[in-house]
Amino acid sequence: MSGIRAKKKRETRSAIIEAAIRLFGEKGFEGTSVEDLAREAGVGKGTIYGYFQNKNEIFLAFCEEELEITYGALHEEIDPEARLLDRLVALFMRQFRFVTENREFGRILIREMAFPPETTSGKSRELDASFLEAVAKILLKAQGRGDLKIGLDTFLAPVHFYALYLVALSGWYNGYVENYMEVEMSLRGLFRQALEGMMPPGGEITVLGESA
Amino acid sequence: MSGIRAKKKRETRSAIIEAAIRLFGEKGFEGTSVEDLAREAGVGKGTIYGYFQNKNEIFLAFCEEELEITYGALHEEIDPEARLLDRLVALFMRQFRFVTENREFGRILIREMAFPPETTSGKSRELDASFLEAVAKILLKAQGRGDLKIGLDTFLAPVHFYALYLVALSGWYNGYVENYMEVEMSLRGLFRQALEGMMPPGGEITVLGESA
DNA sequence: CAAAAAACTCGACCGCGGTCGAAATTAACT
DNA sequence: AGTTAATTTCGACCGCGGTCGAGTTTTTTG
Repeated sequence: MSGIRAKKKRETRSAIIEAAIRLFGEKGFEGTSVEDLAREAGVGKGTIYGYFQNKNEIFLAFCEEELEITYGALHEEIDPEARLLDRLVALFMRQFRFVTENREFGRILIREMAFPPETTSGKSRELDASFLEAVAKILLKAQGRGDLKIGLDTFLAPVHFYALYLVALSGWYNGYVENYMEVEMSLRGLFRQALEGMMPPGGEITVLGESA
Repeated sequence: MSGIRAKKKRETRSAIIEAAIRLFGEKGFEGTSVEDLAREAGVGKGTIYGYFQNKNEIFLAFCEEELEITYGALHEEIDPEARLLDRLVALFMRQFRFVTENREFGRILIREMAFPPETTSGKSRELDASFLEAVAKILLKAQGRGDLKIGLDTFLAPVHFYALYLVALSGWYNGYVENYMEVEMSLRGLFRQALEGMMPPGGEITVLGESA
């Protein structure tokens, strides 16, 4: 019955995460060995694997600790009077800055979140779900205002912007864009394209291409 | 002067790639150790690192071998009479199928290409550049036909579709979509959204949102 | 051709992430 | 209490990716 066990487990778990916050912050993810973490947390190396499946999961837990604070109130801090495009750019740039604050950190995070291996638990999914919600809120508000079309798919639309954000990140890690100003410009360009569409004025998507 | 050296280098290099094709195909990327590769290629382990910076680069070389054949003629094989949307979907689904044919293969490839570590050479960039070109060709043709607006940014537009493809892949690896039919549906939905835009009929993007 | 310089090869070696079973701790039962 | 069962801890151990420098082979030089 006694909760001694459960309590200790909780304590150990957070001790590991505390250690991760300290050491990842100091020496980075790859610069910190699991043994380092174990020593810092005051447990044996093997013990860590009773709490996390692998090193990446510790990293995700570490991220959660930092991210979930941010996510909830995220969309509220974006000036609600601004134009939709600006709000979206602001939201995503904020996220972008946070994620790339530490280059290595961001790369690992996005890799794990976007293309997780089978072994990773659903943690990553929860993370971007909550972010997508923030986007959805902005879009819904804009829709209420008449700034977005009515039939808009409420699931696909946030995903759409998320996709553009992803590709901007990819550009960052591929060296195509090198500073936040450039990132913001391409993000804005892409978002604008998404909002405006690519069809010619009066064009109809169901029209068959003919002229060969 | 004598090309003995250069020749041998070329031979060794391709011996390694041959070994990679054989072993990665048999036992997968993670199931194949660098020592395995070395043995199969008939060289010492250290030698491999004279030809590739790390194991992932061998993988990229392996991919190139398989991909570049595909890329060049890729867009030509897509029915040029089909509607733009269908052509794009066909092109990207083809790529999608190829990449995810082996799940692990695809994950590593896309991780390395989209979010490469600093140590990776520019190989990954060349790969998606050639793919983006294939997309651009399709778009240009459509533009010539009047199916796309004139002012379309010729760089951003292909990137836009690539982004949607990326997010579809991400959905695949996160388990949101589980078979090719679902992938194709979401891809089509996203592409359609990109083409049509999200604005209400007659809406103007420069309009300020007001109504608070 | 000889000898020095440069380029290349190799496997012992290192540190890491992750495993495993013996030891220790806690819970349950009489 | 004592005894047994269940859980948890731990570090020696394994295989891996990657490094290093001694040794080999090719190229350049005089």
